[in-house]
Amino acid sequence: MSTTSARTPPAAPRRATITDVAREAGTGKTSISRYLNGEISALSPDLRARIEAAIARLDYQPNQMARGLKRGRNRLIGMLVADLANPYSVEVLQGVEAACHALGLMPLICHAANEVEMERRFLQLLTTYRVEGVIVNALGVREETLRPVGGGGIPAVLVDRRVEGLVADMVGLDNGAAAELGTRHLLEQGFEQIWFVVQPFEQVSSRQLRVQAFERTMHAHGGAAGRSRGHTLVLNLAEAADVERSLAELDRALAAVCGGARDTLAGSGRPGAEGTGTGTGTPARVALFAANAPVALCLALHLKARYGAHWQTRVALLSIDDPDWAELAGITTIRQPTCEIGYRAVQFLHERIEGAQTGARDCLLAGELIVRASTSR
Amino acid sequence: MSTTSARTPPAAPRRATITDVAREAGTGKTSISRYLNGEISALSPDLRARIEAAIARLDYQPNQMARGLKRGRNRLIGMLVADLANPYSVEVLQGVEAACHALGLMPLICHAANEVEMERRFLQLLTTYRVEGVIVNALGVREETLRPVGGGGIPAVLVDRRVEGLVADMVGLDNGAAAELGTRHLLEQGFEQIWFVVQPFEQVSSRQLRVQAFERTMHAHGGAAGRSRGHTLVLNLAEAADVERSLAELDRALAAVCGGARDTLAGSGRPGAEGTGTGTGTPARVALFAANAPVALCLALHLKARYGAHWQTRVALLSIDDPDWAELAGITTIRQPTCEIGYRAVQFLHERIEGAQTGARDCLLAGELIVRASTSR
DNA sequence: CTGTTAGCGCATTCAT
DNA sequence: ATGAATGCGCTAACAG
Repeated sequence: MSTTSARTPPAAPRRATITDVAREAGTGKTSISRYLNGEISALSPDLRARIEAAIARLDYQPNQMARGLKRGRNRLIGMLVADLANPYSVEVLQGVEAACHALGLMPLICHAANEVEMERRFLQLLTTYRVEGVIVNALGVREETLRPVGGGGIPAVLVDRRVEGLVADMVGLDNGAAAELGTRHLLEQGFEQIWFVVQPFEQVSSRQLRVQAFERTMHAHGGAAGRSRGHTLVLNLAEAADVERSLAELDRALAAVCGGARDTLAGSGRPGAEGTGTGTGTPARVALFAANAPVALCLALHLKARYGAHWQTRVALLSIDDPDWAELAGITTIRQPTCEIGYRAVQFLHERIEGAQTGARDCLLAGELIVRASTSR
Repeated sequence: MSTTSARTPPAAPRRATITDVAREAGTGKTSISRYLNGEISALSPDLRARIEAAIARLDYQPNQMARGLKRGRNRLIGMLVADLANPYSVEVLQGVEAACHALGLMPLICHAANEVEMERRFLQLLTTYRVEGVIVNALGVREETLRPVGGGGIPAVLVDRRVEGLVADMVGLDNGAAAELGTRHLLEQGFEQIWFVVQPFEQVSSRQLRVQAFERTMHAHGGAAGRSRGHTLVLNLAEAADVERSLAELDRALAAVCGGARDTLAGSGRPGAEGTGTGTGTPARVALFAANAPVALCLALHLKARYGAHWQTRVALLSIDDPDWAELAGITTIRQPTCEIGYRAVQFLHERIEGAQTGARDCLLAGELIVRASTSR
């Protein structure tokens, strides 16, 4: 009823502004501004001292929003992540953060959680906050929001995936080389059948490239026989029903090669002994090549449920991506240089922001094969 | 040399402003502003139509920075995450995002990557961007930046951990109940020895609470014998040397109970068969209780390296947190209601931002025991 | 119903 | 070396 207005944030002790500091230091705002922007050489030692004192006394912190509004740039960049639950993304993020730190940028991290709609909303939101650029791990941005190298919109660099119709910088794994690397490893290990398992391609270019490289390599090295040794399976992780269907198909194929399951499918009373790996028995003759970690996990879980703890004696597993549980499960992986991917992406973006006019650049980084028990004899 | 200035972002096609729209629509800025803020009822249908047209034609998007500057609130909240590599954090994030979406807030996600220095920097940065509140998964914030319920600083709510000397809302797992739940489970399963393994407590209150509850429960249920059955091991994941020392201690204790390692410690030629689980042999007699997922992973990796693939026949593992590989490894876990934690945190914060003046509130959520092969007979 | 005016906090001419 | 004035894009009183 008395002093403060109705629903207003109450004890919100308004922060000191540049004007407050100026008054406190007995000078004009200009000098404060100069001080803040490092033009200290143009200030008398005395004034400078008073300013510092005033700032300390008032615990003054310049308002970035206002600065941004004035200068026209706010040092904000957007980082649009398709799926933070994928360890890959988190690692890339590390790189992004490191680079931002080094360049004085502040990344706004947006998590689309695999929802195209979210992605759209965030992109719009970022625009609204006037970020100076975006680094995008896209889901299905067919947007005009992004800048096609030199065009309108806001500067963008792509990570891992290309987006159709958008000519922009992109940095990611050398998918072709990586998939070939994995395939050759499997071939050399003498597996009779190799299944490449991948999520639906949709807009995700990297998935397509991986499949293509797999098939190309199988063909080249397997000769005509390559056809029968190599198979591709699409696993739509977003749809439980689809997953079930696809896995059933896989099971049938495995049964044909390895014989039936040891544990019954449903409930084998007590789950029985855990186990992962080759080792005692005869080595597995069929290998699964997962296009990324989520797929690998899905496969591993299924195989364990289906064949019991010792599923790895039935089938080998290789995955692109090297999640922390890979070592534990003993599966072979192809590790991406995730941190560097993030770092380079920010570098590219920064150059664009500073006005670089080069054509679209690509930065394809090599993956590293990490052989574990699953695929070695 | 010619038209545009030197290093300025070149083809940066300045975005339309509210003034542009006003001119385009042949009206004043006020009407545009009204339209933007939903005061459409106060606009003639004609004007309204012209405005809509103008906005569409210019692809106008209001500048949030400017709005924020004017109104004094920018709908930004900070989300300070200690460690994104911990799946727990990512899940909490989901909840935070959902809540923010529902409340029209935009979370600035900051990742401290377990570095106290980073945390400090981010907190300062958030302040600088004038976020309306912060939700903090703290490392070591002994800061005055945060608002001690009703005090100065910026409204904050804590997640998972309390910070010393700061009276603020907090939401997280009911650590006492969870640790007791796990301990009792282990006790009921008849393990002869139970080791609670936890990272150094330092500022992290939740770790302390978990240890305390473990010890309390052991004492209460084991009677005098509880002393010899329960042990606590501190594992400093940040220091490789420390980790090694602690694990060695654990190994000695295990050897005393279970006999020596099957595989030699160093390199057992080929890693040998993979395997996780109880099952065939006699059930394990000692159980490890990991205070969180990172610890659990470290333990599992070590045990596998030390005892070979069948390490789970030697020792059982139970962990607070339920990372996605838990099912694969077959370890028992206590799953936290992560999403809800995030959601509630934002709700609390929102209430504070709107001026709620209640004393510090706690929201302790229950964990769910998920029994897997590792600890069941 | 609609337009005018005055700042939000700051960086920048431009004088002094 | 320093300060006064102007305006970034927008909202919120005030008039009409």
